[in-house]
Amino acid sequence: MKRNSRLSAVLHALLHMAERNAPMTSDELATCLQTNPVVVRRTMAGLREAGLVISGRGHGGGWTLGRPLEDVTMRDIYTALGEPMLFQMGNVTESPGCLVEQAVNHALDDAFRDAEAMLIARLGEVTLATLADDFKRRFAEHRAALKQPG
Amino acid sequence: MKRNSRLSAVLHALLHMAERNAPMTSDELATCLQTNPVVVRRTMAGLREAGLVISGRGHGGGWTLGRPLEDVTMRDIYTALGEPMLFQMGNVTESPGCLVEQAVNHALDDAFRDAEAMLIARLGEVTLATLADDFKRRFAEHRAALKQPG
DNA sequence: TCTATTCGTAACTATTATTATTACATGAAA
DNA sequence: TTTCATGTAATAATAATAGTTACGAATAGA
Repeated sequence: MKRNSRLSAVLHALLHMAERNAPMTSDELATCLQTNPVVVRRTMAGLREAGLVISGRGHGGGWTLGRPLEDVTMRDIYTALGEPMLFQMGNVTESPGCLVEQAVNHALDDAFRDAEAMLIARLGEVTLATLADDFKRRFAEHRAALKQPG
Repeated sequence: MKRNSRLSAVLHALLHMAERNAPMTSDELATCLQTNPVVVRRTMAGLREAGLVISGRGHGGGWTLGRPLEDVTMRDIYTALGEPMLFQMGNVTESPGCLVEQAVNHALDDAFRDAEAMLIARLGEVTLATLADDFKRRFAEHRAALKQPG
Protein backbone atom coordinates (compact mmCIF):
# COMPACT_ATOMS: atom_id res chain seq x y z
CA MET A 1 0.00 0.00 0.00
CA LYS A 2 3.04 2.22 0.27
CA ARG A 3 3.16 4.38 -2.84
CA ASN A 4 4.97 7.51 -3.78
CA SER A 5 5.46 9.03 -0.41
CA ARG A 6 7.71 11.90 -1.28
CA LEU A 7 5.29 14.67 -0.42
CA SER A 8 4.51 13.37 3.03
CA ALA A 9 8.14 12.42 3.62
CA VAL A 10 9.30 15.89 2.70
CA LEU A 11 6.73 17.57 4.91
CA HIS A 12 7.82 15.32 7.70
CA ALA A 13 11.44 16.31 7.17
CA LEU A 14 10.74 20.02 6.97
CA LEU A 15 8.81 20.01 10.23
CA HIS A 16 11.58 18.19 11.99
CA MET A 17 13.98 20.79 10.66
CA ALA A 18 11.68 23.52 11.95
CA GLU A 19 11.93 22.06 15.45
CA ARG A 20 15.67 22.66 15.40
CA ASN A 21 17.95 25.64 15.31
CA ALA A 22 20.92 23.87 13.81
CA PRO A 23 21.18 22.22 10.38
CA MET A 24 20.14 18.57 10.17
CA THR A 25 22.34 16.17 8.27
CA SER A 26 21.00 13.81 5.63
CA ASP A 27 21.80 10.96 7.97
CA GLU A 28 19.68 12.41 10.75
CA LEU A 29 16.80 13.04 8.39
CA ALA A 30 17.15 9.57 6.96
CA THR A 31 16.79 8.13 10.44
CA CYS A 32 13.70 10.27 11.05
CA LEU A 33 12.12 9.17 7.81
CA GLN A 34 13.36 5.62 8.04
CA THR A 35 15.11 5.78 4.73
CA ASN A 36 18.53 6.28 3.21
CA PRO A 37 20.61 9.48 3.35
CA VAL A 38 21.13 9.41 -0.40
CA VAL A 39 17.39 9.28 -0.93
CA VAL A 40 17.08 12.30 1.34
CA ARG A 41 19.62 14.26 -0.68
CA ARG A 42 17.99 13.28 -3.92
CA THR A 43 14.55 14.35 -2.74
CA MET A 44 15.70 17.58 -1.11
CA ALA A 45 17.59 18.62 -4.23
CA GLY A 46 14.36 19.85 -5.82
CA LEU A 47 13.50 21.86 -2.75
CA ARG A 48 16.93 23.44 -2.69
CA GLU A 49 16.52 24.60 -6.27
CA ALA A 50 13.20 26.16 -5.30
CA GLY A 51 14.85 27.95 -2.37
CA LEU A 52 12.72 26.13 0.18
CA VAL A 53 15.75 24.69 1.89
CA ILE A 54 19.45 25.45 2.05
CA SER A 55 22.17 22.85 2.19
CA GLY A 56 25.66 23.26 3.57
CA ARG A 57 28.64 20.99 3.22
CA GLY A 58 31.41 19.99 5.55
CA HIS A 59 31.60 20.46 9.29
CA GLY A 60 28.40 21.84 10.73
CA GLY A 61 26.73 21.35 7.36
CA GLY A 62 23.32 19.90 6.64
CA TRP A 63 19.84 21.09 5.80
CA THR A 64 18.13 24.29 6.95
CA LEU A 65 14.82 25.88 6.09
CA GLY A 66 15.16 28.60 3.49
CA ARG A 67 11.93 30.46 4.23
CA PRO A 68 9.67 31.18 7.20
CA LEU A 69 7.09 28.49 7.87
CA GLU A 70 4.24 30.89 7.09
CA ASP A 71 5.52 31.42 3.57
CA VAL A 72 5.62 27.81 2.42
CA THR A 73 2.49 25.94 1.39
CA MET A 74 2.14 22.25 0.66
CA ARG A 75 1.56 23.30 -2.91
CA ASP A 76 4.98 24.96 -3.04
CA ILE A 77 6.48 21.68 -2.01
CA TYR A 78 4.42 19.74 -4.51
CA THR A 79 5.68 22.09 -7.21
CA ALA A 80 9.28 21.82 -6.06
CA LEU A 81 9.01 18.04 -6.27
CA GLY A 82 8.26 18.41 -9.96
CA GLU A 83 4.47 18.18 -9.74
CA PRO A 84 4.37 14.40 -9.72
CA MET A 85 1.24 12.74 -11.07
CA LEU A 86 -1.38 12.72 -8.38
CA PHE A 87 -3.55 10.03 -9.87
CA GLN A 88 -3.12 6.36 -10.00
CA MET A 89 -5.15 5.89 -13.12
CA GLY A 90 -4.21 7.56 -16.32
CA ASN A 91 -5.30 7.16 -19.88
CA VAL A 92 -3.61 4.53 -21.91
CA THR A 93 -2.86 6.34 -25.13
CA GLU A 94 -1.99 10.00 -25.39
CA SER A 95 -3.42 10.55 -28.89
CA PRO A 96 -5.60 7.55 -29.57
CA GLY A 97 -6.80 6.92 -33.08
CA CYS A 98 -9.77 4.96 -31.79
CA LEU A 99 -12.75 7.29 -31.46
CA VAL A 100 -14.19 5.18 -28.67
CA GLU A 101 -11.03 5.69 -26.72
CA GLN A 102 -11.12 9.41 -27.45
CA ALA A 103 -14.57 9.67 -25.94
CA VAL A 104 -13.50 7.73 -22.87
CA ASN A 105 -10.34 9.74 -22.41
CA HIS A 106 -12.21 12.99 -22.73
CA ALA A 107 -14.68 12.12 -20.01
CA LEU A 108 -12.01 10.80 -17.66
CA ASP A 109 -9.69 13.71 -18.31
CA ASP A 110 -12.43 16.15 -17.41
CA ALA A 111 -13.19 14.50 -14.13
CA PHE A 112 -9.57 13.94 -13.17
CA ARG A 113 -8.48 17.42 -14.12
CA ASP A 114 -11.15 19.01 -11.95
CA ALA A 115 -10.32 16.81 -8.99
CA GLU A 116 -6.64 17.54 -9.40
CA ALA A 117 -7.26 21.29 -9.56
CA MET A 118 -9.25 21.08 -6.37
CA LEU A 119 -6.59 19.06 -4.63
CA ILE A 120 -3.84 21.45 -5.64
CA ALA A 121 -5.89 24.41 -4.48
CA ARG A 122 -6.28 22.72 -1.13
CA LEU A 123 -2.55 22.11 -0.90
CA GLY A 124 -2.07 25.83 -1.46
CA GLU A 125 -4.15 26.66 1.60
CA VAL A 126 -2.03 24.81 4.11
CA THR A 127 1.31 26.27 5.17
CA LEU A 128 4.07 24.62 7.11
CA ALA A 129 3.08 26.90 9.97
CA THR A 130 -0.37 25.34 9.96
CA LEU A 131 1.17 21.91 10.22
CA ALA A 132 3.60 23.00 12.92
CA ASP A 133 0.71 24.40 14.96
CA ASP A 134 -1.18 21.16 14.56
CA PHE A 135 1.87 19.27 15.72
CA LYS A 136 2.21 21.48 18.79
CA ARG A 137 -1.43 20.92 19.65
CA ARG A 138 -0.97 17.17 19.39
CA PHE A 139 2.14 17.40 21.51
CA ALA A 140 0.33 19.31 24.24
CA GLU A 141 -2.51 16.79 24.20
CA HIS A 142 -0.04 13.97 24.36
CA ARG A 143 1.65 15.41 27.44
CA ALA A 144 -1.66 16.05 29.12
CA ALA A 145 -2.68 12.45 28.48
CA LEU A 146 0.54 11.21 30.06
CA LYS A 147 0.07 13.29 33.20
CA GLN A 148 -3.55 12.34 33.67
CA PRO A 149 -3.92 8.72 32.63
CA GLY A 150 -7.33 7.09 32.76
CA MET B 1 3.52 7.38 -17.78
CA LYS B 2 1.20 4.42 -18.20
CA ARG B 3 -0.27 3.55 -14.83
CA ASN B 4 -3.24 1.58 -13.71
CA SER B 5 -5.36 1.88 -16.79
CA ARG B 6 -8.09 -0.54 -15.87
CA LEU B 7 -10.90 1.98 -15.64
CA SER B 8 -10.26 3.48 -19.05
CA ALA B 9 -9.58 0.08 -20.55
CA VAL B 10 -12.84 -1.29 -19.21
CA LEU B 11 -14.82 1.67 -20.47
CA HIS B 12 -13.19 1.22 -23.82
CA ALA B 13 -14.17 -2.43 -23.86
CA LEU B 14 -17.75 -1.82 -22.79
CA LEU B 15 -18.32 0.76 -25.49
CA HIS B 16 -16.97 -1.57 -28.13
CA MET B 17 -19.35 -4.20 -26.83
CA ALA B 18 -22.19 -1.71 -27.05
CA GLU B 19 -21.45 -1.19 -30.74
CA ARG B 20 -22.14 -4.86 -31.36
CA ASN B 21 -25.12 -7.12 -31.14
CA ALA B 22 -23.17 -10.33 -30.68
CA PRO B 23 -20.89 -11.30 -27.78
CA MET B 24 -17.25 -10.31 -28.10
CA THR B 25 -14.61 -12.83 -27.20
CA SER B 26 -11.73 -12.07 -24.85
CA ASP B 27 -9.41 -12.32 -27.81
CA GLU B 28 -11.29 -9.69 -29.75
CA LEU B 29 -11.36 -7.38 -26.77
CA ALA B 30 -7.69 -8.00 -26.14
CA THR B 31 -6.93 -6.89 -29.69
CA CYS B 32 -9.05 -3.77 -29.20
CA LEU B 33 -7.29 -2.91 -25.98
CA GLN B 34 -3.87 -4.05 -27.14
CA THR B 35 -3.47 -6.47 -24.31
CA ASN B 36 -3.78 -10.13 -23.47
CA PRO B 37 -7.03 -12.14 -23.42
CA VAL B 38 -6.29 -13.45 -19.93
CA VAL B 39 -5.93 -9.90 -18.69
CA VAL B 40 -9.32 -9.14 -20.22
CA ARG B 41 -10.95 -12.07 -18.42
CA ARG B 42 -9.32 -11.15 -15.17
CA THR B 43 -10.44 -7.56 -15.39
CA MET B 44 -13.96 -8.35 -16.55
CA ALA B 45 -14.43 -10.87 -13.75
CA GLY B 46 -15.22 -8.04 -11.31
CA LEU B 47 -17.76 -6.56 -13.69
CA ARG B 48 -19.43 -9.91 -14.13
CA GLU B 49 -19.86 -10.28 -10.38
CA ALA B 50 -21.46 -6.85 -10.32
CA GLY B 51 -23.84 -7.84 -13.12
CA LEU B 52 -22.48 -5.22 -15.47
CA VAL B 53 -21.50 -7.81 -18.05
CA ILE B 54 -22.40 -11.40 -18.81
CA SER B 55 -19.96 -14.01 -20.01
CA GLY B 56 -20.76 -17.13 -22.00
CA ARG B 57 -18.57 -20.11 -22.73
CA GLY B 58 -18.13 -22.31 -25.73
CA HIS B 59 -19.32 -21.69 -29.26
CA GLY B 60 -20.82 -18.25 -29.66
CA GLY B 61 -19.65 -17.36 -26.23
CA GLY B 62 -17.96 -14.16 -25.10
CA TRP B 63 -18.88 -10.97 -23.33
CA THR B 64 -22.16 -9.07 -23.47
CA LEU B 65 -23.45 -6.02 -21.63
CA GLY B 66 -25.63 -6.93 -18.68
CA ARG B 67 -27.51 -3.65 -18.33
CA PRO B 68 -28.71 -0.82 -20.56
CA LEU B 69 -26.12 1.87 -21.20
CA GLU B 70 -28.22 4.47 -19.40
CA ASP B 71 -28.08 2.48 -16.19
CA VAL B 72 -24.33 2.17 -15.82
CA THR B 73 -22.18 5.01 -14.57
CA MET B 74 -18.41 5.25 -14.53
CA ARG B 75 -18.71 5.05 -10.79
CA ASP B 76 -20.44 1.67 -11.02
CA ILE B 77 -17.47 0.42 -12.97
CA TYR B 78 -15.02 1.93 -10.54
CA THR B 79 -16.83 0.13 -7.74
CA ALA B 80 -16.94 -3.14 -9.65
CA LEU B 81 -13.19 -2.90 -10.13
CA GLY B 82 -12.80 -2.96 -6.38
CA GLU B 83 -12.45 0.79 -5.86
CA PRO B 84 -8.77 0.91 -6.63
CA MET B 85 -6.71 3.68 -5.06
CA LEU B 86 -7.12 6.82 -7.10
CA PHE B 87 -4.09 8.62 -5.79
CA GLN B 88 -0.48 8.19 -6.52
CA MET B 89 0.72 9.55 -3.24
CA GLY B 90 -0.29 8.00 0.01
CA ASN B 91 0.91 8.36 3.54
CA VAL B 92 3.79 6.24 4.61
CA THR B 93 2.65 4.88 7.93
CA GLU B 94 -0.91 3.98 8.78
CA SER B 95 -0.67 4.66 12.52
CA PRO B 96 2.51 6.64 12.99
CA GLY B 97 3.89 7.12 16.45
CA CYS B 98 5.65 10.30 15.42
CA LEU B 99 3.41 13.27 16.16
CA VAL B 100 4.95 15.27 13.35
CA GLU B 101 3.95 12.54 10.96
CA GLN B 102 0.45 12.47 12.43
CA ALA B 103 0.01 16.16 11.74
CA VAL B 104 1.24 15.75 8.19
CA ASN B 105 -0.94 12.74 7.53
CA HIS B 106 -3.98 14.48 8.87
CA ALA B 107 -3.59 17.45 6.57
CA LEU B 108 -2.90 15.32 3.52
CA ASP B 109 -5.69 12.89 4.29
CA ASP B 110 -8.17 15.74 4.49
CA ALA B 111 -7.20 17.17 1.14
CA PHE B 112 -6.99 13.83 -0.61
CA ARG B 113 -10.25 12.56 0.81
CA ASP B 114 -12.14 15.60 -0.41
CA ALA B 115 -10.64 15.39 -3.86
CA GLU B 116 -11.43 11.72 -4.05
CA ALA B 117 -15.04 12.29 -3.01
CA MET B 118 -15.41 14.90 -5.70
CA LEU B 119 -13.90 12.67 -8.33
CA ILE B 120 -16.14 9.75 -7.42
CA ALA B 121 -19.18 12.00 -7.51
CA ARG B 122 -18.20 13.08 -11.00
CA LEU B 123 -17.79 9.50 -12.10
CA GLY B 124 -21.34 8.89 -10.91
CA GLU B 125 -22.67 11.56 -13.24
CA VAL B 126 -21.44 10.01 -16.45
CA THR B 127 -23.20 6.98 -17.87
CA LEU B 128 -22.07 4.69 -20.62
CA ALA B 129 -24.85 6.24 -22.70
CA THR B 130 -23.18 9.62 -22.29
CA LEU B 131 -19.94 8.20 -23.55
CA ALA B 132 -21.64 6.37 -26.42
CA ASP B 133 -23.30 9.60 -27.50
CA ASP B 134 -19.98 11.39 -27.39
CA PHE B 135 -18.48 8.67 -29.49
CA LYS B 136 -21.27 8.96 -32.06
CA ARG B 137 -20.77 12.70 -32.25
CA ARG B 138 -17.07 12.21 -32.86
CA PHE B 139 -17.81 9.61 -35.47
CA ALA B 140 -20.18 11.94 -37.33
CA GLU B 141 -17.59 14.72 -37.22
CA HIS B 142 -14.97 12.35 -38.45
CA ARG B 143 -17.03 11.33 -41.44
CA ALA B 144 -17.87 14.91 -42.24
CA ALA B 145 -14.19 15.80 -42.16
CA LEU B 146 -13.42 13.00 -44.57
CA LYS B 147 -16.08 14.09 -47.05
CA GLN B 148 -15.08 17.73 -46.97
CA PRO B 149 -11.32 17.93 -46.67
CA GLY B 150 -9.58 21.31 -46.39
C1' DT C 1 48.00 22.03 5.04
C1' DC C 2 45.80 17.93 6.62
C1' DT C 3 41.84 15.64 8.24
C1' DA C 4 37.14 14.82 9.37
C1' DT C 5 32.82 15.79 7.83
C1' DT C 6 28.93 16.44 4.77
C1' DC C 7 26.63 17.22 0.56
C1' DG C 8 26.30 16.01 -4.86
C1' DT C 9 25.72 12.65 -8.01
C1' DA C 10 26.35 8.72 -10.99
C1' DA C 11 25.98 3.89 -11.33
C1' DC C 12 24.19 -0.09 -9.79
C1' DT C 13 21.18 -3.33 -7.12
C1' DA C 14 16.93 -4.64 -4.81
C1' DT C 15 12.18 -4.48 -4.16
C1' DT C 16 7.56 -4.11 -5.40
C1' DA C 17 3.55 -3.61 -8.32
C1' DT C 18 1.63 -4.40 -12.48
C1' DT C 19 1.03 -6.72 -16.62
C1' DA C 20 1.74 -10.59 -19.67
C1' DT C 21 2.09 -15.46 -20.55
C1' DT C 22 1.54 -20.39 -20.06
C1' DA C 23 -1.06 -24.19 -18.87
C1' DC C 24 -4.87 -26.62 -18.02
C1' DA C 25 -9.61 -27.32 -16.23
C1' DT C 26 -14.59 -26.34 -17.09
C1' DG C 27 -18.52 -25.65 -19.71
C1' DA C 28 -21.34 -25.07 -23.99
C1' DA C 29 -22.59 -25.56 -28.80
C1' DA C 30 -22.29 -27.76 -33.28
C1' DT D 1 -16.88 -35.79 -29.28
C1' DT D 2 -14.67 -32.13 -31.20
C1' DT D 3 -14.13 -27.31 -31.16
C1' DC D 4 -14.46 -23.08 -29.11
C1' DA D 5 -14.39 -19.99 -25.25
C1' DT D 6 -14.21 -18.72 -20.47
C1' DG D 7 -12.03 -19.52 -15.40
C1' DT D 8 -8.14 -19.48 -12.87
C1' DA D 9 -3.78 -20.70 -10.86
C1' DA D 10 1.06 -20.34 -11.42
C1' DT D 11 4.80 -18.25 -13.35
C1' DA D 12 7.55 -14.88 -15.96
C1' DA D 13 8.50 -10.36 -17.68
C1' DT D 14 8.40 -5.44 -17.17
C1' DA D 15 8.50 -1.12 -15.11
C1' DA D 16 8.59 2.07 -11.25
C1' DT D 17 10.47 3.12 -7.01
C1' DA D 18 13.64 2.85 -3.41
C1' DG D 19 18.00 1.58 -1.54
C1' DT D 20 23.13 1.06 -1.84
C1' DT D 21 27.83 1.80 -3.02
C1' DA D 22 31.36 4.63 -4.44
C1' DC D 23 33.69 8.58 -5.05
C1' DG D 24 34.19 13.60 -5.97
C1' DA D 25 33.81 18.39 -4.12
C1' DA D 26 33.39 21.69 -0.64
C1' DT D 27 33.83 23.30 4.10
C1' DA D 28 35.43 23.86 8.89
C1' DG D 29 38.62 23.03 12.35
C1' DA D 30 43.12 21.28 14.21
